[in-house]
Amino acid sequence: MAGKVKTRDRILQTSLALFNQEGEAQVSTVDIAAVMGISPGNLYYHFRGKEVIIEALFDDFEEEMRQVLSAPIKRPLDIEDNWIFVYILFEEINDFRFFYYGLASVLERCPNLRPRFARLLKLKQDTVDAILTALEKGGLITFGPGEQDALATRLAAHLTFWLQYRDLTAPAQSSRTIINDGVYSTMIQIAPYIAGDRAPYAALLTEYFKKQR
Amino acid sequence: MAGKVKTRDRILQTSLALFNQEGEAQVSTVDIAAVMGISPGNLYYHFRGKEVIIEALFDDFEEEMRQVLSAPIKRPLDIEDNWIFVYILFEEINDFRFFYYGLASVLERCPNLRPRFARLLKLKQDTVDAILTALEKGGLITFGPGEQDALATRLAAHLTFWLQYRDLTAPAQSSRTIINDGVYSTMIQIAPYIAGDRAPYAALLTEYFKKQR
DNA sequence: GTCTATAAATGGATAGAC
DNA sequence: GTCTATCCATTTATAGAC
Repeated sequence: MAGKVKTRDRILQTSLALFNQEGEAQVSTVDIAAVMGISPGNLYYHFRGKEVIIEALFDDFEEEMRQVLSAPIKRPLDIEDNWIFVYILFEEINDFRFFYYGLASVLERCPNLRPRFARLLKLKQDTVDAILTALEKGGLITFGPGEQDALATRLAAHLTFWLQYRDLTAPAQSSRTIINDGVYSTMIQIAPYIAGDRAPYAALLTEYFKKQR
Repeated sequence: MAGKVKTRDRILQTSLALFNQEGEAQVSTVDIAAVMGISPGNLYYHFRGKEVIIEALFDDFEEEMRQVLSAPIKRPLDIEDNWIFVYILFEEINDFRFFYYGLASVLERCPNLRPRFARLLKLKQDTVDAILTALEKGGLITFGPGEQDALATRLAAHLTFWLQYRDLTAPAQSSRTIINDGVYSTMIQIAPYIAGDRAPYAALLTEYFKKQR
C-alpha cells in the first residue's frame, strides 16, 4: 500500500511529462503505455482515449490555477508577496505548458475545453486587475484614464505566453532561470506607473532577481 | 494562361488556409488534396510530403517578415508611420498564425525550422530596439538604465503572441478588429516613457484607434 | 487490473496508366 | 500533370484470456 502509486495516476503523470516534452499531437496512447511499461489495453481500461486523459489533466490544471488565483495576497504593497505570487503562477503554467504550446491541437481534439480555458484566462486578468487596484489604493502607483485596464490585459497576456517566448529565443536554459526571468519581466512592467521616483522599486526588483538565481 | 494559378501555388494557398483554420496537426495531405479536388498522388507529385509544404510556407513567411522588418521607417517620430509598421507586422503574423498556434507540432515535424524561427524573433526584437533608440534620440521618450532593453524584449513578445491571446479571450471578432486592438495595445506601452506629459500621445493613439474601426 | 491479440480507421507514400 | 489503385505504418479501440 504505502508508496504505491495507482496506475491511473501514473498514466496522468506520464502523459503530462510526454505531452510537455514532445507536444500532445506527437504522443499516442501506445507511446504512453510503452513508456510506462504497460499494455495499451490496460491504458484503455483506465481511460477510454486520449481526450479523456487530456480532460483529466485540464481538471487538475484548472483546480490548481483557481486555487492560486483565488488565494488573496496578504500584503499587496509588499514586493515579496507579489513576487512569490507571480512565481507560483509561472510554475503552474510551466507544469502544464503543453496546453499553451499546442493549443490548436488540444482545442481541436477537446472543443469543450475552449470556454473553460478562456474563463481561466479571464480569471487571471481579473486577479491582476484586483492587485493593481490594491496597489493604487495603497498609493504605490497611479494611473491615467484607461491605463490600469490596459496594463492588466497586457500583464495577463505576458503571464500567459512569456515562457513560450523565452523558450524560443533563449532555449536550453533551466526552467528555474526562465521562470525567474519571467517574474522579473512581469514586475518591472509596473515600474513606469510608480508614483514618484521609480528607481528604488527597480533596484529592489533587481535585488530579488539576483538573489533567486 | 492568364489568371490560371499553378497547382503548386494552389496547394500552398490551400494548405495555409487549412493549417490556420484547424491547426497543422489536424490537417493531412489527403485533406488538402480533397479540399482542392485533386488526388493525393497529384499532391505528392508537387510536394514529397507535409514537411516540404510547411517548409515552403515558412520560406514565404520568412521572406515577407524580413522584408517588413528591414523596411526603414521614414519618420520614426511620426506616430502614423509606426502605427502602420506595427499593423503590417500583425497582419503578417496573422496570415501565418498556424506557426505560432501549433509551434510544438510544427517544430517537432520540421526541427530545422527551430533556429530559423528563433532568428526571426531575434530580428523582430532588434528592429523594435532600433526604433526605440530613434525615438529616444529624437527626444520623444527617455529611459532609465536597462529599461529600453526590457521594453524591446517585452514588445517583441507582445507582437508575437498578442493575436493568440486575443483570439482566446475575445473570439468571434474580425481579424481586422483584433489586429487593430493589437496595434493599440502595442503602441500604448510606450506611453509611460514619454518625456513630459504623456496624455497627448495617448489621446492621439485613441484617435487612430477609433478611426481604424 | 493487466495482458495478448487483433480489428478498424487513418495518414503517408509510391507505381503505373492516361 | 493528373488520376487510380494500392501498400505500408501508425493510431485508436475492443474482445477475451489470465
